[in-house]
Amino acid sequence: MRHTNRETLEHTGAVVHPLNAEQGVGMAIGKVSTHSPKDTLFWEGDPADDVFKVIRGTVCLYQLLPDGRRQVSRFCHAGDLIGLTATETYPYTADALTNLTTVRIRRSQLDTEMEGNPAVRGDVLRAIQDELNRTQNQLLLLGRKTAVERVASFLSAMSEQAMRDGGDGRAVELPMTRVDIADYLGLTHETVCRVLGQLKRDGVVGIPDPHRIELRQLDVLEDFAEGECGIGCAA
Amino acid sequence: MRHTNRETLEHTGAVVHPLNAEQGVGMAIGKVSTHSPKDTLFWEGDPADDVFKVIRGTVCLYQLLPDGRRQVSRFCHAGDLIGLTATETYPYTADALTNLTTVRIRRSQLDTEMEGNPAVRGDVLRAIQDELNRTQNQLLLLGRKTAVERVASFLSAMSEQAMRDGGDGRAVELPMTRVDIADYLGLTHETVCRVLGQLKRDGVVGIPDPHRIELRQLDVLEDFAEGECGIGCAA
DNA sequence: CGCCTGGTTGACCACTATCAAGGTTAGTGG
DNA sequence: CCACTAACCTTGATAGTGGTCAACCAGGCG
Repeated sequence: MRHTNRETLEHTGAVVHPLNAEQGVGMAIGKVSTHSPKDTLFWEGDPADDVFKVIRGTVCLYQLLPDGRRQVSRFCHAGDLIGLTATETYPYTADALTNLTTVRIRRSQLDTEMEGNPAVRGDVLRAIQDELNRTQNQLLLLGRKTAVERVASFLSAMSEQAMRDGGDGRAVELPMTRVDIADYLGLTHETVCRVLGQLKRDGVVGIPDPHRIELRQLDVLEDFAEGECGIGCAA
Repeated sequence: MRHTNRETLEHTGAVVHPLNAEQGVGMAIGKVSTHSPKDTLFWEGDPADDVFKVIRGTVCLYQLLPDGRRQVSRFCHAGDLIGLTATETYPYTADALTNLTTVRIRRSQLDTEMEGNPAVRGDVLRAIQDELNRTQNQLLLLGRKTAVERVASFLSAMSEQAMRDGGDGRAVELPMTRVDIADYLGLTHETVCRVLGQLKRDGVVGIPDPHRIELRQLDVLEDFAEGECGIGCAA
């Protein structure tokens, strides 16, 4: 078990009152579990018997190619549901990035609950539709955006997440490594570093330490993110 | 209205008995609509008041960036549901690629139907989960696969589609243009052409005409698709 | 105190995009 | 019937974005 700066981040950022995250799906039928950084909740290919609801901390979902190339499909934060799939087995691996609290819900029990409880049905349906929407936006990012646009999109999204967690959206804490970010954005960690360095030099962001980014010009980042400034726009 | 080879393709390929495609969602509550190639079913940003079920033909879903860069998120075939979203407006545009028959279902009516009919609920949930799964695989493709791997993945998927439609999976018909394919795979149409040309020269595929591909070595394509042969593997 | 993980930066290069030209086919109008 | 046009497709030459390889730094932990 590691107690590094990730531990700190987890406490200073993303404060979620347990009652909020525990409302809705899994409130009464799940079992609380905790995990340490780098723990794997489940592997791609494991029988998909459980659904997890994140209470506190961050989870990283990813797929691998045989030669080790990795694509992170999502970072999950408090309130997110993990493992909702129609397949027999999980289609991705789920790793804890921080100390993590989840509610683990038996798949079979969730199905029963959904059958009888329209509110749970609605929650689950909305969660999946929301995930699908975000994933489609990620397709646009991976298929058509430049490196700067990808990083700007990521920072904008993290800013929104920070606001949802009660922050002002100007200070963002990154529980994940540069490699995690790169594997999420379809880049290499070197490119992520270079783009962050460029944004810092341009005064768009401040980087007091590698896991803490100040968004000095959020409007500029959002323009970059939407491709508003032309391809390869450097300033 | 155009009557080009697309028209032909639509009749020779993907033969679906109407009763099959009309089973399940929308069977009783929808209204049959027809569209011609290049018709737009709806634009990104339109109020998401209808869900469409494809009965016959192919639909192309895509998002655009302000400068015109396009990402195709999905090609829809007989049986697919289009427009299931939790958002107020459609998050993508839907264009007909061929002559098209759909069942149009009022969103409000589908919601009512789902409330009272567990079978419809199950169909819709499974449809969305299936779409999410495919989309996540597409993330891996766009984020981490090479041009050859992308094209091979696409051809493999089209082969599976052809088998679902009753073919042997060795002959694939492509109702979409090279630009559509490129915008789906995150490439340019020139790169798609070059990769297809290379596969043809290597004897992996035959291309009797631009919209008809013979998959001569499906096993090789599938190995390429999964990245089994190393990056940049040319033979 | 030294190792190991993660981060940063530089030099170089390759994959794929861009730019350009020419070919093919279907539909159109003389 | 046959040029003419407009998409669409294909291939070549060149260039650029981001990848690869490498070196070095910083911090945490054994």
